[in-house]
Amino acid sequence: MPELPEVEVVRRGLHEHVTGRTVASVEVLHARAIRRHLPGAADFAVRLTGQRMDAARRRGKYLWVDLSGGEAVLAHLGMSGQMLVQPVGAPDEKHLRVRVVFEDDGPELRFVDQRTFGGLALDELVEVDGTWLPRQVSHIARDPMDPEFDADAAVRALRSRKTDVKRALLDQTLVSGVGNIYADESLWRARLHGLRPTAKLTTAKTAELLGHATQVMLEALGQGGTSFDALYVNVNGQSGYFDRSLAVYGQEDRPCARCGTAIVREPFMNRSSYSCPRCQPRPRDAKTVAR
DNA sequence: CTTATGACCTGCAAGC
DNA sequence: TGCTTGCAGGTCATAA
Repeated sequence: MPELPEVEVVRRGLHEHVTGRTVASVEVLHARAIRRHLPGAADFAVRLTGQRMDAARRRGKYLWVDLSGGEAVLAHLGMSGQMLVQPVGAPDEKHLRVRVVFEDDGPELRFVDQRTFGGLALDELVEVDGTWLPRQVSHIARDPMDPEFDADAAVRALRSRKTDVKRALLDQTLVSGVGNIYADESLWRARLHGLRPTAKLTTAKTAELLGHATQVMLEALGQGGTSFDALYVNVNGQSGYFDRSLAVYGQEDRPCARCGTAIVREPFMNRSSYSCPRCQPRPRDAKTVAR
């Protein structure tokens, strides 16, 4: 569910609310939420307890909080994960998976996740290309908000992938942070159909597309992210409102803002792609999708 | 090595 | 009303 802007909103909230606080206790209510912490729930709770939380960081859709002991607590929100800062004693959310209580008796940190695709883990930091990252994040490419993001290198990586442009854009090892919403929005801005093969895109067009992806994510961040329902919220439970600014995602049958043609939805990898059939013509050799 | 395809979950809305 | 089907912001292991 959450893409770079939504995860960044959560990161900022965490940075504000947990930095400098020491963990008093940890409760894991659903084992699947810490499945990427291989030593298990008990180990997760014991090792996190007593640690002070420092800076909250992010790469792509992963976020983590540095711990005083030198490790980090890593989080991925998956499709439906939330990090909430809630007063002690507030009623448990239906899908509460992990609770972190602090020594200062202030608000607790809760990981809530309906679909359990997300999760938390304790991970060691490793240095990759001059940046310290949790080991589980070491394969994720820099995202466009990273000060050391190399746009030229990212364009080269995208073009070298032998696939369709939307698949490349969603590949987190080439450029991170872009998901289904912002992929469709940037393809619309670039007037490209997602099934266009990367091999036939010029360097300039690919750079333009990447620029649109960066821009649309910045705009979404300025609006607090995109949410269609209560599944995406910031640490205080509030929704962003970039959904009002979406040009194509979820806009089936509504008129294209550029040409008025009805936006179409097409199946894509067990999900959907939205595009303007006039501004973003399908490549002729694209396989027609059944159903 | 690269690339494509399901599997992993719960809940909601639409259609019959 | 109740059942079934399809769909949802993502990633990963596995297969080819």
